[in-house]
Amino acid sequence: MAELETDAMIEIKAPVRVRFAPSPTGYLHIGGVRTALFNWLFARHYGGQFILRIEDTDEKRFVEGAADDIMASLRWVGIDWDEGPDVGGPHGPYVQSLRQEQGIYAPYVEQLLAAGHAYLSFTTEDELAQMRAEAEARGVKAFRFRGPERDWPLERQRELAASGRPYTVRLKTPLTGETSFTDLIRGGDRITVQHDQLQDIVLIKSSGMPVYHFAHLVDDHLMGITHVLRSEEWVPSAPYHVLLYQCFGWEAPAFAHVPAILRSDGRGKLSKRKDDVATNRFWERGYLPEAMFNYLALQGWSYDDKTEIMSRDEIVERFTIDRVQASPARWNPDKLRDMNGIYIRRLPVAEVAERMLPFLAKAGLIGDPPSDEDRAYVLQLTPMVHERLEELQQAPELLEFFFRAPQPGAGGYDPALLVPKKTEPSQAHDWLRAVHAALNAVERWDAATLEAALRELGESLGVKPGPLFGTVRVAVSGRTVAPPLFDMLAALGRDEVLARVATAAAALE
RNA sequence: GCCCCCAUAGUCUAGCGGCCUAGGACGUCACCCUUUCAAGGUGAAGAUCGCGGGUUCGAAUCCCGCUGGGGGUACCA
Repeated sequence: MAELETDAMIEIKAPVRVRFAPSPTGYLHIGGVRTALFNWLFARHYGGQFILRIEDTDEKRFVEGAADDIMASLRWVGIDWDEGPDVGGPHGPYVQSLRQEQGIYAPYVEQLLAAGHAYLSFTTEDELAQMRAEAEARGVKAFRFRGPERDWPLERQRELAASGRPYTVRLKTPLTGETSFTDLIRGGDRITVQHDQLQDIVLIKSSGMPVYHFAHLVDDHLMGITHVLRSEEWVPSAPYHVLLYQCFGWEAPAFAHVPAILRSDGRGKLSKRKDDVATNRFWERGYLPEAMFNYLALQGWSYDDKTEIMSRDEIVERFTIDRVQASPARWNPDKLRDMNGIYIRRLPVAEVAERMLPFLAKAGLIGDPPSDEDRAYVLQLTPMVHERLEELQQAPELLEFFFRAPQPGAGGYDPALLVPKKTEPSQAHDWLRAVHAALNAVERWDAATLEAALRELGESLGVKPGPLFGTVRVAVSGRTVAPPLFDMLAALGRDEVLARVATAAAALE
């Protein structure tokens, strides 16, 4: 099934294996989900595998429970993985700290050391910081650290290490020449970096823990990763990775640096300070995972000049790397909202009702868990708010008055709202009395009958439907903006409606 | 500072040398529908395709420079 697909100079060799490798330092922000999604789409489109790997080599920033939270976020939008920490796989474990414990990285460090591609560096963090500060004070344009030990014989490095001096392992980067690589998204042009711009990066910290640059690369190789799709912030460090592959004598995977997502307001990358981007916040607010999936797919990728609403399957079928663009996307909450509304409207009524339940329960409008009567009532109300919903969290606000009678006056609605323009309060009062009588006399309590009755009443009173219905709307809902009046009356029931109309009339006396 | 990447309306994006008097969407505004609000429909405003040079019969599309934006510059990922 693995076909060779050729799109605009881009050849994808199957079978592909890609991965998403988050570090558990907190919740997964929505940009991370987008990067994971692109990897997932790429794998699914080409019939390959998608692997999840937890990169927890930063002991300082590790957050307990973050990995579970990240996995929950991914699952929420519908991203699953073929191999990963929880599901296992032939290349496990899929957590780097565990891999470190098993000694997986050690031989590769030795390999580099033995080949003279890396060395033990005894310069401490503090010393380095001081050197940087001094260099800056002297006006050095760019401080590129290369440890003096890079030229020592390995035995001398090892002797010093054996004496108990703490050390890191650094990559011995070439001093001259250049390294270049191609990026699938940046149109085949090679990205080139001069070696004098590099420095001897740390591969293994003094704690013995590997650093990202080293661990991810060894793991990618061991796990057979064929394509690395990652955020564009990694472009500058890609030369180090290319160099490392060369040092190991391994074939490097193809790189595709996906565009960053920029903040909706102002400048810069998406950040939790300026944007509400914690993934779990979106389900709290009532975003549908299918809408999020669709929106996120469009952050940096497009299908054509007009198609935006696409199903999961359609996106998988259409997703190709040549249609991922190089320029950054910008987070657009309005667009997401709009799209969520579209997805909500496409849902069957019963489904919307079901999805609103938790929000109504949380607001205390129905039981938690909801009773059968609660469910039935919500189902009855749903058509009235269905197309008015852009976020499920709006449901309680929109439906509140169905569960709690609005009260005129302090703490409730302003009785003045009952009085249309160019109308005296006494007139509105009389209308309400007449409405009360008319509704009381209605034989069948359904929307059509109620509408006929009130239209007739309006004619006999010589009042236009607009003002009359407006007054009734406020009396019944406590607000000027509400779902269609007669559906509301029908759902509320005769007793409740009569009571509210009477209360409103009394408020105008 | 240095290095790298990017550049079509307020925003997202189509466009890969002639089909572009630049298409679609969000947002904005108007009208229609209408008991309010939505939804839906119709339409409008909004881009000298960042600027300046080239290449070409012809450039939003290719090249160079500039400017602007973003990213990187950690014993973080």
